[in-house]
Amino acid sequence: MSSAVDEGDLTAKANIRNAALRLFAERGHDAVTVREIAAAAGVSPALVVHHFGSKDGLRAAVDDYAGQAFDALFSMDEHELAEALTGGSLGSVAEMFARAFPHGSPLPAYLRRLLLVNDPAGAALFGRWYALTRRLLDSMTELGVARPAEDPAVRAAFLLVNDLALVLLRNQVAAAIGVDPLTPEGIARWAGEATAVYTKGAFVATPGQESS
Amino acid sequence: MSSAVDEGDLTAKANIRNAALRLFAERGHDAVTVREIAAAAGVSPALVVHHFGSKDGLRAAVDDYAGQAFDALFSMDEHELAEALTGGSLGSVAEMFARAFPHGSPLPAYLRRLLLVNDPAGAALFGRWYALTRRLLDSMTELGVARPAEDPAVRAAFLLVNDLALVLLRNQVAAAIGVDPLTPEGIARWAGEATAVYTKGAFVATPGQESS
DNA sequence: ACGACTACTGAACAAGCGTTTAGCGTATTG
DNA sequence: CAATACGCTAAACGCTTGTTCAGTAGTCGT
Repeated sequence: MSSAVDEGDLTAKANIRNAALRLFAERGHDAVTVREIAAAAGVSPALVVHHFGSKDGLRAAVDDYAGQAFDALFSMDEHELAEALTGGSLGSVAEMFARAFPHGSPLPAYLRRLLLVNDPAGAALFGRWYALTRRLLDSMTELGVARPAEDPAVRAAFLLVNDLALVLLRNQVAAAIGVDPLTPEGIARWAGEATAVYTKGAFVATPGQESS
Repeated sequence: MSSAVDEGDLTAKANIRNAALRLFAERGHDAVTVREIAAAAGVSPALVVHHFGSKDGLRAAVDDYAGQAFDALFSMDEHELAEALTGGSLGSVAEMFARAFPHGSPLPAYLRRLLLVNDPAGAALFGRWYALTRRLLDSMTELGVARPAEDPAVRAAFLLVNDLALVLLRNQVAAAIGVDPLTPEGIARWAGEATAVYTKGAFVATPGQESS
């Protein structure tokens, strides 16, 4: 009777939202049916509509919930990161991500969907993070921690995109290097190489090579 | 009657495949109906099934077609790249991509779908590219063009993933920096910063900072 | 005690889906 | 000149989808 995973003692509405979040993250919005979500939450399909108006309403609620979770992650770290970077190990979006979300959380996968389906929610999220990255990079340059960039707008995008790529291609990376890069061991190995490349470079400059 | 875009004088089968490729790339497999594909190709829905057996058969054919296009891109460049890197500007996957596919080609977007939907075709593609990247990086290290990595497996993944990220997040990057990074101007700006970071580094090493 | 309200369900609905079927016209083949 | 095969279509089939409807059980304020 109860094939559902009752997450603690949450309300049915919260259970539906959580089930939808996980299923949407795993398989995409279109591939998941209202009946599946209802079954995963242990309720009837009609209750889903009763609480959220429609499947699109549920989708919007999930987008909102996930967006809040992501923003909370970064707003709490704006000061923290500012000193983390002047101090010891330089943090990355991917590192923060892995640390903030416990293993098995559907949120990284949901972020992937948000950024890949070209919906406004994903675009807005990226825009906010890009602005944050630019601000951070400017501060770091002033502090002398970051080398000045010839094209700051592109450099900020370059660094942000590189970090997000790890989240987006997590599964493929895991298959390639044999470790899930969003687990503690994976983070350590990844951060090691990222730090090395970002401080010492990866290639040797060849003569007569300039950006054209 | 002919709302279709007859691409030259191709056969109806090829027209269907091309229409499906474009629609799949734009909106994802599940969000596109057989009727839409048929309408885009200017044929009846039944003909789609007649030629490809089923919608999944069409999807497999499109996957195959796109996979061949991607592999051709890289197999033709294995030698070419080997000398390109020892010589002048160091190429990137994204650069090759942008140069190989004319503006407006659906293939970059289709690659995005392949890599983000966790289907075997995308995983296989990534695996092949990862192997290629590792080989290339080893050669470059031997030649003294690349700095030796402490963790070569991770470094290869890091560099590959960073390149792919530009393709995956193309739209968001375009919105952020104001230029589509897969156009000639965009490539130039992006390559400039990428080269700078990869040769000179982006951050200044701080004392007592080591991986882990 | 009683109506009102909320959480919730089983059954059904119309619409859209992928697919099937029967058949059209036009070639190619013996 | 029949016969077979191919490219192609209109119409319909069965199924699944999101959603609606009518109604049940429990709770709350009066």
